[in-house]
Amino acid sequence: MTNPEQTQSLDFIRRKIADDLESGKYDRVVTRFPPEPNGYLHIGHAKAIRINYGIARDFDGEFHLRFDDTNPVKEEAEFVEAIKDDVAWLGCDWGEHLYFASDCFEKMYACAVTLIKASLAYVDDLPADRISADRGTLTTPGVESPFRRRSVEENLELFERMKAGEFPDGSRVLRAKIDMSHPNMNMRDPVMYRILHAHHPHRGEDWCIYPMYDWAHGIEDSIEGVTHSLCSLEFENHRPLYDWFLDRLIEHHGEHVHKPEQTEFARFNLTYTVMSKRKLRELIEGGYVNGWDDPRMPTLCALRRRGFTPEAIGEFLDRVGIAKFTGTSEISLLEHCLRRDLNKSSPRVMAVLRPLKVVITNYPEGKSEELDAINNPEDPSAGVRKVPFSREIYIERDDFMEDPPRKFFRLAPGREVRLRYAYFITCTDIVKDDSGQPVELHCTYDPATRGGDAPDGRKVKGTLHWVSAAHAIDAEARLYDHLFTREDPSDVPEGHDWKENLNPASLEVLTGCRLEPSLASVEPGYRCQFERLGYFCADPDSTPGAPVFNRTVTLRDTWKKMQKMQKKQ
RNA sequence: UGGGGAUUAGUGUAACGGUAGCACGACUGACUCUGGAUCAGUUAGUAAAGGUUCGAAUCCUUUAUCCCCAGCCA
Repeated sequence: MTNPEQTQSLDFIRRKIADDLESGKYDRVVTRFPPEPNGYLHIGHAKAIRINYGIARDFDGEFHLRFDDTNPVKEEAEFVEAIKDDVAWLGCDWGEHLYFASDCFEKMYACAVTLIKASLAYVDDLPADRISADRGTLTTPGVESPFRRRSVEENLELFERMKAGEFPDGSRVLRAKIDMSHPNMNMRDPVMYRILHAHHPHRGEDWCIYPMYDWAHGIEDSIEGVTHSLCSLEFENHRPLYDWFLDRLIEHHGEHVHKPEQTEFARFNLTYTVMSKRKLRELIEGGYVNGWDDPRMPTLCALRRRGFTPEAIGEFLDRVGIAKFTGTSEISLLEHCLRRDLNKSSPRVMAVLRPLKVVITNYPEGKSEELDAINNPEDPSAGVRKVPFSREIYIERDDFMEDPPRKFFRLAPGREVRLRYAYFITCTDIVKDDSGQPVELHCTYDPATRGGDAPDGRKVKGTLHWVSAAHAIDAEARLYDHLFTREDPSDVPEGHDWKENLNPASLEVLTGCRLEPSLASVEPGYRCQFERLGYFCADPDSTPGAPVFNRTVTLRDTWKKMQKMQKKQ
């Protein structure tokens, strides 16, 4: 943050941090991303990661990755590794700062004892439903528990026995003693500890009482030296409690207690998808998608598999910005960032998804030659490669029309087009099947146009990609489209289900695709552009000799857009 | 009839009492051996009503709409 011009348009959090630094409130910046290891991360989480990591980076601070593992019944060790993979993939480096909330359990316990001794916490024997009922409602105050006035000694002893495992699950809790008629429900004697005789993925059987989020989170932040505890808007109501716990500890806990500060920002929604864990799970369990890494999902593992780059996601998130309004970002912005990144980095290659055979009747039988193709017009250093050409080739079925409409610049009877990097060809004959569908075209070529330029200066309107039939590799392509047909999938009439908005064409699997031979042995994760079609990425389902490509995103396609417009009219 | 937040072009986000700007989208056009990319241009906004002020998106009042909160989840 040394560039003064940037201070003109800092987001509200960075501005506040800059102020805190200037006023001396804090002398450094420490942020953290605190996921609960109970599921896979999606692009919404990526925003929180990006904000926390980006701010630490911009202010030369520290970024911590901390697993908020305070609920053993919901958490699994498997998710810890998956989350680490995703955060690292995004390029957010936590360095040495990998933490587990559960490593603080001893200190949290000691802090709880402090509050009990200060008569600010008590053991409550009421059952859960009674505690819930006694909490009151949004508009009516709660009533105090009969156990609220227990002596410090009794509370100390009971809490000790809770920890020792003497009581069954649910039989008692430790609650903070605040105010049962507080207008903020979170302040009505919130539960600090519950009894859970469960195996903890990180702590094993060490504990049978587990801290609640509100109690644990501030202590974790404090212990790690977090300065700015950034979280999403729904925790705004929890901030008074966050502060209350920390302030009471500062008063009563003896040793110095560091006080971080919580600031909330808005999550975001993305058009044409859903982000809630519940809905994502429903899609999987209902078989609408094939798991958490199905490339149609908004999860990070899915986006990775589909071919998204962390750079594109990062740029998207930066452009979405930070504010306190929960809006809906357009997926077209994400796609824009993706194409921008992929355009400059992806090698170009020719692939025919829906092949139509073309026989070049005046090209010598048995002959083949190698033509020069540019690997990436956006990056001269990517060099050139050789592409084989022969008498029989495949072109895209969509690139031929027997009876073309106006503005169709591709191949048609009697029309001349360019084969990219090869020759001009002219269509002379159509071979059709019984139903009248073209199954093969006969064309002639002009040997003088080798390489794609006509020495006489004549122009063609269209350039087609192609693959030599004899040299082609067979492949599968998976074409993805938006998961839902509506911008807001939850926008359904009364009595209808949001899943009715699922896009039936969100996945189209194409087999028998023909690729140029340079793609013979690519590793899963390999990204390239199929010229004129889109960006593709080799899927882990690929096997030697049988590659599978995911379409990451199409190229912008003005011809398809024109067709759509015409259909509408 | 409780408390806490929010509201600027279609979307997201700036402007912090002094010219309402940027990006994406959409639409035109130019160029092109990818109907890609690139380039040029057009489009469109301060939720409403009052008030303070020389001057208001910004400060005040009222209204409207939306989001969050009654887990021993996070």
